[in-house]
Formats: sequence, C-alpha cells, structure tokens
Amino acid sequence: MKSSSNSDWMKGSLDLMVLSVLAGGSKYGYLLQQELQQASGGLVELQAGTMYPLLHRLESEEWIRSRWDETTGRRRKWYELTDAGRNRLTQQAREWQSYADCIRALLARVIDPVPRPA
Amino acid sequence: MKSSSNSDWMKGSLDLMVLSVLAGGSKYGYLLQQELQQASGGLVELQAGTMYPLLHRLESEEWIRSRWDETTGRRRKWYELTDAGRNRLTQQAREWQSYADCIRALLARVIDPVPRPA
DNA sequence: CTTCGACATATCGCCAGTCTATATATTGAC
DNA sequence: GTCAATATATAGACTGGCGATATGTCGAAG
Repeated sequence: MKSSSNSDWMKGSLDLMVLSVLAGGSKYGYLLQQELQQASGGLVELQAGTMYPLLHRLESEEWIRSRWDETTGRRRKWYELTDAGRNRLTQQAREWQSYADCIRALLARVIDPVPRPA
Repeated sequence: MKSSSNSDWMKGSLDLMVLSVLAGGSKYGYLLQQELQQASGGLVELQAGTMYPLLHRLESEEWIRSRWDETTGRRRKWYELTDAGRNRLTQQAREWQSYADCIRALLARVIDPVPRPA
C-alpha cells in the first residue's frame, strides 16, 4: 500500500519548503508546521516525526541555526536561516523551477500531443 | 554529502514522468530512458538500476503492461499504458500541478515578500 | 577473429529520508 | 482534575533511488 498523508510529491522538496518558510522570518518547529500547512492551503501536512529530524539535519548542515527560548514553561526552539542557508534557498529555488518546467513540458505533451511539425 | 546524479527533486515524480513518456506510445526501457533524457533537455537521467525496478513495480500495479520482443537477438521488453494507467496519469498530472503551484507560491513569497496588504 | 563500446535487461545491497508510534512536559479551558 | 492543544524528540519500519555488477547481443575497428 502507498498511503502517506501528503501525496509523495514533495518527497524531495521538503528542504526547499522549510527553507522558504523560514525565509519569512524565524520560526519554531510547531509554528513552522502550522504556517506551512496554511501557506499550502492545507496541502502540505508536515508530520512532527518528519519535521524535527529534518530541522536537525538542516542545522547540522548549517543551513539554519537554532536558539532555545526557555523564558516560558513551553520550551521553544527558534530556527532561522544562516547566510549559507539563504544562498542555498535561492540556488535550490532556481533548480526546482527548472525541474518543474521540465515536468510541465512533459505533461503538456500528454494533454496536447505535438501535432507533428508541418 | 548529497550527490545523486539528478538532484533529488523528482524523487516523487518518477512514476509520473515514466507514465507521461509512455503516453507518447509504447517504449522499451532503454528507449524510454533515452527519450526521457532528451525530452528533459538532459536534466533527467533515469538510471537503469532505478528504471527497471520501477517499470516492474508499475507493471505489478497494472498501470502498464509489457510484451517481449524476441524476434531479434536483442531482447526488448515493450511497455504500454493500460487504461487504468492512462487514468492514473491524468489524475497524477492534476495532483502534481496543485503541488507545483503550491511550491511556486511559496517561492514567490521569498523572491517577492508580501508588501503588507494596505 | 578478437576486442571494444553501445545496446538491453536485471538484481542486489546500501543508504537517505519519511512515516507511525511513542514519550515527555506545559498550559488553558471546562 | 482532566482533557485537548502546544511543543519537542527519538526509535523502528519501510520505501525507493542509486551504484555496482552480471549477462548477453551486435556492429565496427583493428
């Protein structure tokens, strides 16, 4: 069976999405989760068990950095983009668009097969 | 390190791409590989070790069906879409475009952050 | 005639990454 | 006092893509 809450499309795009949302300002995990869900019109539901390891990885790769806020009882770990992360984001955004265009072209053929060049 | 020949974007889109190419007519694996590479302007290099298992899976799920051509010494296994596969393709194409639009919107924010609604 | 590179399919084992489930703790509402 | 929402984290299972490897045909070059 396949299932999985989202529909597998963004399997390779989660990094990009997370970096994008963080580009809008510092966030802690739970908040990022909410905002991503909102921003995607409910399409993307980043699971906690996916997100936290992902954030840890992004941090270990130094695309983002974190700071605990322990001033309240509810411990929150705030993440922000590093400079490297910001560059990474623009880089990846460019790449992603190439691939998206490429798939779009592929799909266009399906819908509207080339009418054989005169 | 990340590496991987393509850039991980299409991790979840390979099914879609293969079905798309097959929508253009029957192909055997090797040919499909070439055509996909061409059609993508060299962007997508579907590896043999990825493709054959993928084709087997798609066949077991009955989105495609195969026939050996053994009339020549070079054995070729021709694949074509089933009716279900064709439906699957249009279905997935629709879904993919939703997700692509969603990411595009996310990226647009990055490039052009909302100027605070008057 | 042999050898080399392109053609053609297949499988195995590795590994990265996602999900489910689970754990833990705080807080506000009822 | 209990429950749901907030908040983070990890372990284990599973999937899927990739590199390596195997097997064999075929045509061209030498």
